Amino acid sequence: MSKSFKTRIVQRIYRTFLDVMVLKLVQNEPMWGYKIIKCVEEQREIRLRHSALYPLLGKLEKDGFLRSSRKAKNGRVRKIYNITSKGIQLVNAYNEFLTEELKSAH
Amino acid sequence: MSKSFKTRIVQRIYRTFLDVMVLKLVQNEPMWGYKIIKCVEEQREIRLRHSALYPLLGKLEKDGFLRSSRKAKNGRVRKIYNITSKGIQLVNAYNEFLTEELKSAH
DNA sequence: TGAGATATGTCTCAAAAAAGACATATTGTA
DNA sequence: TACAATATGTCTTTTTTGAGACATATCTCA
Repeated sequence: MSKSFKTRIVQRIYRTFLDVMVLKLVQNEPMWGYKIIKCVEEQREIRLRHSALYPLLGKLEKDGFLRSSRKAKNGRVRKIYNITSKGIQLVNAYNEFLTEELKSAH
Repeated sequence: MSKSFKTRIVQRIYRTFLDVMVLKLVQNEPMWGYKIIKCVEEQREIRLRHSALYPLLGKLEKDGFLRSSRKAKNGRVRKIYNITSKGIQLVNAYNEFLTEELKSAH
């Protein structure tokens, strides 16, 4: 049995809009990289490599979509990311686009 | 003034989901390649190269998402594409995903 | 104490995608 | 008659993306 159309669509969205997917996760709850990977791989049947995520997180922070702070937890250092107002704007633009796409679908 | 977030989202969707965008257009009204390019470039502020579209149309037909028939109009030969039931399934999967994405956005 | 999990980061090479050229033919119009 | 528009196709080169390795450090549990 081949993978369903929807599964493939989800995978393609995560490939192309990983930035937006990450922003949405972090918007819902501030998180560190490792947990983002676990969340994505658990919720969706998607492999998210840390070599793809960490550089992206760095870029999102550099571009002002995220803000990070190092927090130690049981001796382990975590880099917790929070969404910025610019990040929220991007997520909103994405949602607006989805809304319009669906409206024109009928 | 930099391009708005939404404009960029639309461009990214057309880059990655050009197959679905084409299927949606053809579903709405059977069309030939040249007209698809004109429609996309007119409706959205997007450059769609024929060197990207024609091979894609061939692949979509080969994979059973589209069916074509040559029609002569004023001596010019057009290859009119129609969506198949498999093509409709893919568009539906895309719309279902968008619906779910929006639901989980709140 | 050794293995697996947690945690973050870079770097290189291969694969995929995009840009742009190469190629051809007809029609309409200035 | 020459140029722009219509119409469809391929091919090569460049750019981008992705997979997987390289690198390091701590914690937990058997």
